[in-house]
Amino acid sequence: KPSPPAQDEEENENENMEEEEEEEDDDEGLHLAKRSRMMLCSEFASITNSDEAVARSFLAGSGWHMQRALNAYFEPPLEKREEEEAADVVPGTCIDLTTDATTSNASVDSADSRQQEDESSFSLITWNIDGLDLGNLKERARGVCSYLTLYNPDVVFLQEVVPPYLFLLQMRTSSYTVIPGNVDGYFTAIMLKKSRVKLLKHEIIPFPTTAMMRNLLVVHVSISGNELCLMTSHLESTKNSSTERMKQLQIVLNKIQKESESTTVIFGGDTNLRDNEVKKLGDLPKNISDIWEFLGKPQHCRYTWDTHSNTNLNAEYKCKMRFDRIYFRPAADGGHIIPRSMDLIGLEKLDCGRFPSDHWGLLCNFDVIL
Amino acid sequence: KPSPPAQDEEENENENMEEEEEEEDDDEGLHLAKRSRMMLCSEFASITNSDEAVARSFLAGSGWHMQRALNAYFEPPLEKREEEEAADVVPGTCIDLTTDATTSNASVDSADSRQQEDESSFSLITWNIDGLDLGNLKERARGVCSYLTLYNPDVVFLQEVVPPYLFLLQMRTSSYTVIPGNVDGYFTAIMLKKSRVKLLKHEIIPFPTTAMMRNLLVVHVSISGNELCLMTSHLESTKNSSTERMKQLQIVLNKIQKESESTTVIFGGDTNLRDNEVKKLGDLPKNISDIWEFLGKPQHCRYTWDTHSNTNLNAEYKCKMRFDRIYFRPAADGGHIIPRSMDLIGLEKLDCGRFPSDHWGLLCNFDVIL
DNA sequence: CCGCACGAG
DNA sequence: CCTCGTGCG
Ligand SMILES: [Mg+2]
Ligand SMILES: [Mg+2]
Repeated sequence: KPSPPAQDEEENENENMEEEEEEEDDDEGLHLAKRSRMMLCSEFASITNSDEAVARSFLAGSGWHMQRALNAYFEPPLEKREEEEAADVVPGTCIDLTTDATTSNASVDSADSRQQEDESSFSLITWNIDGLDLGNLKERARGVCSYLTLYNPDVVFLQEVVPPYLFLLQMRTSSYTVIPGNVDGYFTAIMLKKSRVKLLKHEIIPFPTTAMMRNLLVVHVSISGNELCLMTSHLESTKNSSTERMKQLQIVLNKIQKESESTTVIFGGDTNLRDNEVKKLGDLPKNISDIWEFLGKPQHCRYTWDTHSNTNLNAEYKCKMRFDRIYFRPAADGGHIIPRSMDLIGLEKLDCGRFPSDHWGLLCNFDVIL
Repeated sequence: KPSPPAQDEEENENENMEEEEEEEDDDEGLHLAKRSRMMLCSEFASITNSDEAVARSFLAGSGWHMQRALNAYFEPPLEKREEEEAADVVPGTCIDLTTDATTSNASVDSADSRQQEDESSFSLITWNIDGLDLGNLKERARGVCSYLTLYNPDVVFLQEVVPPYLFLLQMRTSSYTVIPGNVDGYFTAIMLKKSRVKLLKHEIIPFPTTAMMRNLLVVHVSISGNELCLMTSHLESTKNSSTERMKQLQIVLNKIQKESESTTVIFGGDTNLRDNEVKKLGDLPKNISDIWEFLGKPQHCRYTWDTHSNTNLNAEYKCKMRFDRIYFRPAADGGHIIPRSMDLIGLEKLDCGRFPSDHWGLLCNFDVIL
């Protein structure tokens, strides 16, 4: 049931509070402060049944006061507002965000981007929507929904979804079946367009050593007569977790290889991968391709996380990474589904002056050979 | 002319001084403090003609007060003591440390370790003697000299020698010719047993981008009629300097390959290498072998730096690394000089309760085919 | 959710 | 001269 604490000005206030506390301590104040942060995180994680990353996020956002952090976690303001708003609409009604007066989509040119509803192509979006950043989260979620309506993809992979965000998604995109990868904390979700994608079964593969509650979400579907296995994940974050992330990637690759040869497998998500990590694992198996590489490494959609173009993090440093990736394992008889193009989405600022997420989304189109 | 500031209790005092200063600063005190440390290091290094690592060591040990750090640098207590002591002995006299009453060598069993003085073998020691740690440095240096007397190697490679240590070496081991790799700061040295090794020429190869004043010291010698090229270095320290270290290793390997085919080349030293760094450079050329690997990776002499067995650093953490390595390139006609055995030395605590260095030394024996 | 510098253990 | 956590830009 969490949604993280507000950012911006509050961070400075938190720092001040922290310093005040430390000044009250004796010589070893710094030691104690550092140790107690770890202790607080453990305690918070066990109370909320969440993980280190969530605990740190809420505690840091509450000046490392346990009670304030717990209040923030168990009383998420976004969810409340969404619930109130939901009470005003007829349950089950599909709200089209493109007609929502509160949504800014004027700057998005929808004339030539809307996908054809034909059987000869298939489209997929993967997007880490940064649900852990509470700032303008509702407006940002509406922005994401606008892009979904605009591009009308057959399948959507989301990462860093939090419960209130999931609730909003389910309210506003009822033409999709939403399969979440977990019930609390933050998690992934797969959205399947009801009119075209038939869900056969789904499974959740745990990452046994994750410190961040990450897992692999798998759905088996059929679409236009093709059998597909779709997978998403949010692999362990940060450079320091390289070893754990590589273990997780190996689990993903093993799972892909275990799928029936008659099935096309598509994995997409926020991999947090660095190229050298893939190389250390001996590169991808021959039959699995990184679609961005398969398409000739198109530069326009290389970096999916870029603090230069994307100001959501207010970062003074400049850094860009290709964190979000899509892998493709063709069915053994080959040729039924072929990657055709890839583009970044979410590049427009919303009315609040922020982007929908600190990640760009990836839109990928495939040709379907009938 | 340096020797670093005292460790232990003084470090805590320094922390206190530092905190006082920062409390006097305004909001940006921490920013200024961090920037000024870099500036202070640059200034210190340029005044003393030393490098960043030495500058940081002295400045941190003097509470980041420039004048105190410069005083500590230019008035090393060890050197003074050594000079006074040297005045009591007849210049040029060889002092045999094994008969020195102040030296603890009772625990070293010299019965079966003393090398045969024959033409059919050749022995070499490489050892980072940690001259940057001033604590008990004189006693530790005597300990090193005891080991040299005990094993009586034909060649010695030393790293982290500081001027007063060099002075002591020259006083106490006059049966060796000592060729230092630099004149100030800390540096490598090659010692050649006068009775057996004839120095032909020596050269110093700079590492153009080192931030730690590192270089490659090369001597050409003849020994029992064999032409040898001997090289030592102390490659850039710390995991973070991996890139620079790999550049330096490449320079070393290039230099080895450029030597005449009729010459046997032996490189030894504190490489600070991680195995994956060697692999990244495409492993060693086929004709160059890592002697430890050549001998079948004997586990008893694998780790030359080990904070579990070696307590000199007072480190609570446990970590062991194979930093010190010996490479061997046979002469083209082959078979004249063959590595036979390798052992760790310096494993005994001295009277002060510390080891001669935080590194173990490596003793390597070769068969000489006449 | 970057890279670097720093201090603690 | 290790690893980790932290704070900064
Ligand atoms: Mg994120
Ligand atoms: Mg050292």
